Amino acid sequence: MAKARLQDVAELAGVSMKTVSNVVRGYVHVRPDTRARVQRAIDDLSYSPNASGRSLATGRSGLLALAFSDISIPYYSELARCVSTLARDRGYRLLLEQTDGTLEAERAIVSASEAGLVDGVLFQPSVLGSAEIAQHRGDVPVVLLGEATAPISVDHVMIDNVRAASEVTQHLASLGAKRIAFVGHERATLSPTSKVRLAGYQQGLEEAGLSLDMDLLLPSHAVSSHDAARAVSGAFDAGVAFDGLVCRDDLAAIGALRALDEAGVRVPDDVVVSGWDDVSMASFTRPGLTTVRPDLLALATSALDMLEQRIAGYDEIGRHRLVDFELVYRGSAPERRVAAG
Amino acid sequence: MAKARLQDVAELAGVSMKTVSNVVRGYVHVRPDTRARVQRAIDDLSYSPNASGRSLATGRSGLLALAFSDISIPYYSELARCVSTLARDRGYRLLLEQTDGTLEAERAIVSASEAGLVDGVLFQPSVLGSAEIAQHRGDVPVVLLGEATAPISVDHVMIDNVRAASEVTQHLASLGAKRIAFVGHERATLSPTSKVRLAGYQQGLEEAGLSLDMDLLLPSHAVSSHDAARAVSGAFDAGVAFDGLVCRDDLAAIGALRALDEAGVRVPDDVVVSGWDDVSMASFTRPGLTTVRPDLLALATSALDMLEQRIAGYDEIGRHRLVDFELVYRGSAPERRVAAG
DNA sequence: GGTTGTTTTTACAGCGCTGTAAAGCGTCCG
DNA sequence: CGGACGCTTTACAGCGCTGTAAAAACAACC
Repeated sequence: MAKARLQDVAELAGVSMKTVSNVVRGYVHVRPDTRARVQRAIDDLSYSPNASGRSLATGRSGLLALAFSDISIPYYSELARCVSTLARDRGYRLLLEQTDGTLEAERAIVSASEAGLVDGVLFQPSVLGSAEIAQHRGDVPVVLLGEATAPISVDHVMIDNVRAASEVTQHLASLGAKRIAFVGHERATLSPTSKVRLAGYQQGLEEAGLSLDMDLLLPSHAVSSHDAARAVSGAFDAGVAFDGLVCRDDLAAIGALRALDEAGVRVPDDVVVSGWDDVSMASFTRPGLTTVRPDLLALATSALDMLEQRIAGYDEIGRHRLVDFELVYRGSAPERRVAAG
Repeated sequence: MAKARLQDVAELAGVSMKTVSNVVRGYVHVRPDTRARVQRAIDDLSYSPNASGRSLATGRSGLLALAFSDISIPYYSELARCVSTLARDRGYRLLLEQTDGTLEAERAIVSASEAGLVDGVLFQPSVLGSAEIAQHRGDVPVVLLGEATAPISVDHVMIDNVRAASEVTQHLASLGAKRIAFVGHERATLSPTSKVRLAGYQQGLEEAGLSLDMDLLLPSHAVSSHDAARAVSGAFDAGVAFDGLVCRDDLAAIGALRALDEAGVRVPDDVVVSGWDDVSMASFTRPGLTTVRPDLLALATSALDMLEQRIAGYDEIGRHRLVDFELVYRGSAPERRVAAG
């Protein structure tokens, strides 16, 4: 009984298929009595429209892909929540694509091996270079999220990472930190994210009148608290002295806090620490985490706006937008230096 | 140039559409030279198959829906990662459906307002009762995840929550806790999750020879660290004495740890604490969180197995499977009581 | 009553693909 | 050399829906 088709409804109601279609889709010019009759037939047959048929006929699926490396990373899951909610308001559902940060999977995202599935793609690349992104098949609209260097041809939204990193670095310096380390970038090839944040870190050091010390770059194996903790305790064991930590992301910062705690270092008294993303956990570390909070809502809104325009046919050069961020001050690097306890 | 169809490829290669289709899908019985010719045509036109057309013709979309309340809750995002990875190995992609724990959205999940979009649904209900789930339209196979009381007609996987809660409660008791509170269930109507865990908590108390004290039930407004922290500090302020906390989930436990820390209570010396889920953050709290770790891989595998069988036509009564869990011991309630510091 | 204009309904093609059934073709064997 | 068999390929219908264009029904007006 599950298989009622438009045709079946039409026959039962004694109208044409198209009229049923019109009723289903809420078309205005249907006489009330016709509409009622059709509706009854729909209910009787418990008809539900077939998405494949519809999308084949219309060329639209109502699906957007959301692609990034790993949904279990809190920043991405919070981003996904935000995008998913906003997308639903606009009548779209989300297809989740995890790339695990592999080149292969990221290539697959932009090469659109399958047409007609999604109407558009929101993509935060981790490793794919702008050159490869640029030659993506124009079949399906793409908007890029995040720090990757985007080709001019493609829409792109991010926050001003360099400025944010510079500001947060200067903030740590303003609290008296002289030897500020950077934690959590990749050991070998830098991700675009690490690259821009490191650039801002360096700029912030300069503005604060501090010099860059390569010993204070503490790379981590992966984006995880675990590896960041190892990096920090490793530096500690190696006798590297520091009194400030700019962490690549909150996950790294959480690992760093843990490592510092185990080493008996007090935060913020001995070392001040900052994170990045303001994931929900950042307010539950002890002390709370001072962090860069991107305006996620603006990011997602802007991205969806541009994507919808592309879907609607907009076909100009790529737009590159910056959205706001703010520094959130918590105990790990308070707004004003508290008297040391 | 984006719009090559099967027909176009067929013409260019001088074969029938069906042969092109066979090549695309890797059908075995195609002569090598034919295959090569077709492949060249595919490349020349940079043809990519249209998913809507295919799924209309085959009745399969290769999509599964994964539905739960909120992807930004770490347990769900870790579950999503796991399911997504396993699903991809089986040739499926994931559609993300957030219900926000609303009745309306959960109804929409099981009522299948749209047919043909997904081949199956994995659904962890938060509020929908088994009665309503039972009368779901049989159009699309559903497998239930988690603690909700599932109708016998529908497949279901979970861990033995009652036993797990009982064990963890007994563990806290074995560490000497006499007044063990439960933190993080809903204030008004209990979610199925809270219900079974509370039941296990009560059972665990009994087995440990402790009695249930209603004052030691500390409900929280929402599933969040924030509200759990408020519940705990509220109890504290109200003069409720406790020396153990069984938390409904890790998020609650993280909030509880924070509240205890602010109140100057030492963990595990003064109060022992347990969480639930073993989210990745659970090993980065200080102290680390003793918690119930469900075998996520087994859960997801089992769920996908059953779903695939349903998709393949299996049509018997619902299967109800339990997967393993284990207690992970960390500092918040160590395996053996350490000498008080 | 005829004319014009508007609203409502319809027939039909076709979106892009695959399943079916059957035809074509080459090979092997008696 | 004919027939049987297995491998390849094809024609065609149809999956369920919507856009188009045009017909039908109705309303308004002279």
